Amino acid sequence: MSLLQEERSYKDKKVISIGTVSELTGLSVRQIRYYEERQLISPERSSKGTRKYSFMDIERLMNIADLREEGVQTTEILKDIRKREEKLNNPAQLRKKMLQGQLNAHFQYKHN
Amino acid sequence: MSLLQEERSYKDKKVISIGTVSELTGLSVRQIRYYEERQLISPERSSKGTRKYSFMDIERLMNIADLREEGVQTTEILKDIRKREEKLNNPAQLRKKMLQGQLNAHFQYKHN
DNA sequence: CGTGTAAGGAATTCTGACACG
DNA sequence: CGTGTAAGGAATTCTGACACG
Repeated sequence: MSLLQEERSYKDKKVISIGTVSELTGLSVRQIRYYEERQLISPERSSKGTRKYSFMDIERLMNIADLREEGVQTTEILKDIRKREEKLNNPAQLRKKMLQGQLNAHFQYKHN
Repeated sequence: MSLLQEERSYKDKKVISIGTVSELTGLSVRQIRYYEERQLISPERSSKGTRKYSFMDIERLMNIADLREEGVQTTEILKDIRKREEKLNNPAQLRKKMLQGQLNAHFQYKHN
């Protein structure tokens, strides 16, 4: 596994509990749960039912917080998110991602 | 900030609570606290005093678990860790790290 | 619509200590 | 030495609901 792939898994791994997310984002626990209800984020659940978030979720929440401050409603934010994810999976973007992966593999091999 | 540096911050950021670390490593909470007492790991404390670990800590704990299974004592493991960290900070390694950083910055700029 | 709060219960975490070996 | 456990207390998290607006 290349270094970059390994690092990416850190970003996506859901291991952070809601209190820590609250500290990191400045959002209240209530707000974080509400944004989940509106499907703006989807934490996992631990074996005992507590919510677990990733760094990716935290970034998304900070983005959400900014938009909310501008007065954007959660419904609109949801649309924005869907749009961005669509864009991220179009063919041109996928080609860029593959190229980046190859470059990284190459240079990790040569210099690490 | 380059992608690689950003990812690294995920690996080092102390945000995971001890119960999650226990699940992820298979070690008991008691064991994890004991390894801290022996200075094999150094979690941070949240505002309310709970321990917070990074992905880096988790990797180290898995390494520790392997060595303990082989019967290696914590004192020996501590020496191993000190040795490895020394090696990681010698001049040759630092040069490699800087080169890798430059390569990443270059290719992130060109292709992302 | 978005967020605060009180309610009741369950699970977590902390420390210092005793046990075993 | 390394780890389990019971003890007591403090803080966390969960859900469903009422409040305000």
